[in-house]
Amino acid sequence: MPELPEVHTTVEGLNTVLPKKTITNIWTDYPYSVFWKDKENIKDPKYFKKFKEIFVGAKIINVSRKAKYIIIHTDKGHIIIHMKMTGHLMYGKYSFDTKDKKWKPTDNKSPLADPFNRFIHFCLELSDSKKLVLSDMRKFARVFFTESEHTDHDDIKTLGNDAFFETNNYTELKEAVVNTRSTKPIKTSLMDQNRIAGIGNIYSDEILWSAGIHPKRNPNTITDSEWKKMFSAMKRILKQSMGMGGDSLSDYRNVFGEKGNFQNFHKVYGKKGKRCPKKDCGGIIQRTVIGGRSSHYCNKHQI
DNA sequence: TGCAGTGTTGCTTC
DNA sequence: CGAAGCAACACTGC
Repeated sequence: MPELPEVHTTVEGLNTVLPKKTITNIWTDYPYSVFWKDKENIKDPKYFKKFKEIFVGAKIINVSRKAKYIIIHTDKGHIIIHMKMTGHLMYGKYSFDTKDKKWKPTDNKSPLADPFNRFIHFCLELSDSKKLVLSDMRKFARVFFTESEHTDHDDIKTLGNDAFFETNNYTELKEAVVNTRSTKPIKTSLMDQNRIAGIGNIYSDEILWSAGIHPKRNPNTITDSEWKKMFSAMKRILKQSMGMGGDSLSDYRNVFGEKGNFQNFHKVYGKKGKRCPKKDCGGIIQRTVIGGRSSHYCNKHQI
């Protein structure tokens, strides 16, 4: 479920193990990789061949992120990974059994009991003999690469400011999200990565609950005092979740296979029919669909 | 058994 | 340009 805090947690983990290591091989059974985003088939194996030509032998400098995009910086260029819905990057947790051509957990637990090994579709082999694997059940994840500045990549350059690192006060949030030509509800606008980047379905519901704003509100009607509340809720909630290693409501794991804790602190997401946890509120959490996404809110204090 | 629902995003159509 | 709907894929749960 990677949204900003989960991607942040993944990048923190990668930075403890990847820098100064060399990529010794690259493996895939599902060639995601693309040279540039274009009209061509992104699964064309010719891109993967090119990818290997450039990056086998590359030395990793460090890892950063912009919104939900992970960027592995090397001396040959940048590898850009988006985990989408079910992607997980894990380091040193799996080895490839060349005999029966299957991925096995390195802790010797039963491969049958492992929830991720069946879905490993991409791997960077490193000079410490460990493997960085991408497990991705639904195959929505994407791996891009570029030899130029990563900020020039088509997928990165259209992103709005990062919700945590690049949004510093309520005015910046308001200016990023408000678009007078658009009537999109506030929830949809908060999740529009080209306006403000990093917020997905869970955190948009949690932020709006905390700020007392109905997810269907037209952003143009939101007052400055409400933007202030939304800004501080956004910062506080993202920081809180990063502090607990992200949200493992579904199947998120960090690069060492460990769960986060934020799923235990949801106020609204997935709480349909429950009493609103806001003190003395007495509302009931509703579920509806906004912009095609499942949305949760309190029917009393979110206006 | 069958189908709605799932954290994300891009493309097509209007 | 913008909105809506669907597509990518595979599994879970009602």
